[in-house]
Amino acid sequence: MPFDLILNNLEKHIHLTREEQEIFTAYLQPKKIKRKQFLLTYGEVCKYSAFVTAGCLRGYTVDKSGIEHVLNFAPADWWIADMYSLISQKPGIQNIEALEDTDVLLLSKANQEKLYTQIPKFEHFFRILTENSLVASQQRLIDSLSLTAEERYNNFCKRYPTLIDHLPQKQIASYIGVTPEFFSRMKGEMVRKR
Amino acid sequence: MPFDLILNNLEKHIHLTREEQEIFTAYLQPKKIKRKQFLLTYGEVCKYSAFVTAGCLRGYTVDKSGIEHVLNFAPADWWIADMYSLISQKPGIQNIEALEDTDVLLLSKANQEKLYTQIPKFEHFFRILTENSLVASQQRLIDSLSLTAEERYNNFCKRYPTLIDHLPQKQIASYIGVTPEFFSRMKGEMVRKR
DNA sequence: GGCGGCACTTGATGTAGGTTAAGAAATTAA
DNA sequence: TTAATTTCTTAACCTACATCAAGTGCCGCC
Repeated sequence: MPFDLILNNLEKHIHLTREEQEIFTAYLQPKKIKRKQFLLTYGEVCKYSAFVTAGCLRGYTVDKSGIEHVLNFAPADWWIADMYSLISQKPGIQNIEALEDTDVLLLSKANQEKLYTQIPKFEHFFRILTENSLVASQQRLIDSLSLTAEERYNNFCKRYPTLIDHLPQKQIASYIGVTPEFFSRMKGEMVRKR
Repeated sequence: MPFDLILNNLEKHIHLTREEQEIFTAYLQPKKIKRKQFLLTYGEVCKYSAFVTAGCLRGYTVDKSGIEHVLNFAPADWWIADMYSLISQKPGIQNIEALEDTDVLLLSKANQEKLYTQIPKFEHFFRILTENSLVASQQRLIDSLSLTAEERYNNFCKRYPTLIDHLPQKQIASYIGVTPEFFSRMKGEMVRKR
């Protein structure tokens, strides 16, 4: 069943009847994104929340000197969107790109809002999802203010153990907020230490 | 009316009937916090969302070398809590302190959850509130990754014009993520430039 | 099967911001 | 009002990380 993963994901916080499941899945729009293709690019208005069923996406911004900053990775079973743009419906600041061939289910903003009124449980679900994102985002801010690059890397390894091996290490460098060169050196030093 | 401010705050996103307003305000617990007193301290479980009606609070963490990092300021008309602890009901990581004599209205987690089921509009309200916090938090992360201290200071001035004058500048330094010494030097250089 | 490009490494040098310290100015307390 | 604290400034020196540059390994592609 193509919807098993997403229905299970919902089930973590809310319980749906058969009927509600059908209403929900009817709103979803499957889409395939090839490696290096984009789900969303800078300046576009974000019209969908995306749920990854296979593969992996990355959301990132590009600063004015051209450096990319990875905001989040979204492997299977994760939601992703440019929240700023999705909420405000203004041109967004994120690029969302596939790191490998990826399958997503799209839920349009309009459909998402229909769900809120039709099935209030969805408002509950997305409130909790957003709360968890907020806590993660705050924690990452705290980490970036108070930890060294090496400590941030160790945290990353703990939090995303599955991602580490099959992610080019310049992506990890970008996520923890250092250059690929420094990251490479740092890894070397970490090995030498133990 | 002591509840005018908070009812107006709600009105930005949801409309309540007289009756609903009364149910809501009955759940609130007014509290006064003297300057330098704490609403919450590190290691405590956060049991309330707080709405500031007068004065100003700051939420901050202390890292392992004893440096304070301001996560947010909450002047009048703002909500504040240690979201990590409030959600998980585990010991928190934030201190929330009054920068001046401050009045808050406390909404306990239990009452907040009662509101969600009694008056679903509250789930809507807090979802939106949380979404906005998430966007702000993400933007701050992006800023801390891609802007210089000077640019972050300029952003701060734009976003919190009212706070600047009546906030000790070491608090601003902590918020933008530099030492008070560097902040002082930077300000000097900024004046010299123009 | 060779080659064009990308990911990674390594080295030399540069810089934003930190640390330490000590004095001046401003607030608070009494 | 004065004493006590806290905040702010200035200066010399330090460090984590960036930048630039050159070289190596590797994988996909005509």
